[in-house]
Amino acid sequence: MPELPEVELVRRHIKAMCLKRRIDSLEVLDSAILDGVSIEQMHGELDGHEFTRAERHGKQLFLKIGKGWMTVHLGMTGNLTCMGAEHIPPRFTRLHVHFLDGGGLIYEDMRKFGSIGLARTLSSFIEERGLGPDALNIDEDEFIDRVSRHKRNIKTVLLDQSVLAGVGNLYSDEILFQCKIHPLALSSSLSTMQMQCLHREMQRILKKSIQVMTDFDRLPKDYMLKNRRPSAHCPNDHGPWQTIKINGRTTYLCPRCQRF
DNA sequence: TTTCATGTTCAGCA
DNA sequence: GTGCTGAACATGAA
Repeated sequence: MPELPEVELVRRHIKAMCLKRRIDSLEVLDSAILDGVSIEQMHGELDGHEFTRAERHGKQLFLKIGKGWMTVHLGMTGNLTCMGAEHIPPRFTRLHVHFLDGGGLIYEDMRKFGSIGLARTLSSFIEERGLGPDALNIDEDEFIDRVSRHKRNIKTVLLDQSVLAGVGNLYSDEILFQCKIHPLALSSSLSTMQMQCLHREMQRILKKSIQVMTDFDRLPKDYMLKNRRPSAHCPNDHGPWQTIKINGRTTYLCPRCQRF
């Protein structure tokens, strides 16, 4: 489910379907997904209230409830869905917010790497977690400043949520592919033009993915994400992909387009 | 049966 | 302090 574009679509879905609906009750089916809060605290903040705003920072979601916020991170397999009264909660539902109108907000998460909690303000939460600027908001100067500060391979830096928030394993591969930069290149050694490319392509790719509703089949034909499979080929030179492990994460690249 | 998975965090080591 | 590697978390799918 979750990198910035996927989370943004969830935010829009919640905003369109879930705001201004009075909450009747809350059902926590697996308290393991609660992060730093008790079931009682969740009841105290949610019961009888309504969500009034849906915001996002990187991969993190925030639903305004009363004077505070419910925080949601989708982890690896999490999803939030608004449902009508007639719908049956899916198999891996971990939390179910029941609205007075009969419908509900469902958090499902097979692997339970996601989490739900409470926060007073967005800025306090972002600071506590050490999250960098949102990948779609960060401007070129700050991007270059923060990325070039590190002496690590560029893929690791793009994935570091404290440098900037929102880019995950799949999109980092796409960004580097579009800029023809090898994922193991040292971040501090990149030229200004390469840094500008990374910033520009990052925002272009994330926006494009949101635009096609993260349906990779609808992405332009020169995108890696359309063809990110062992059996597929680089759309530029039609040669095979190379896969390597960086920080334990599978990394796709074209060794001919992305020279080390 | 084994391997892998769009994320985050932590221990251990150089 | 900086950076890297591997493991852990929980569970289904190929």
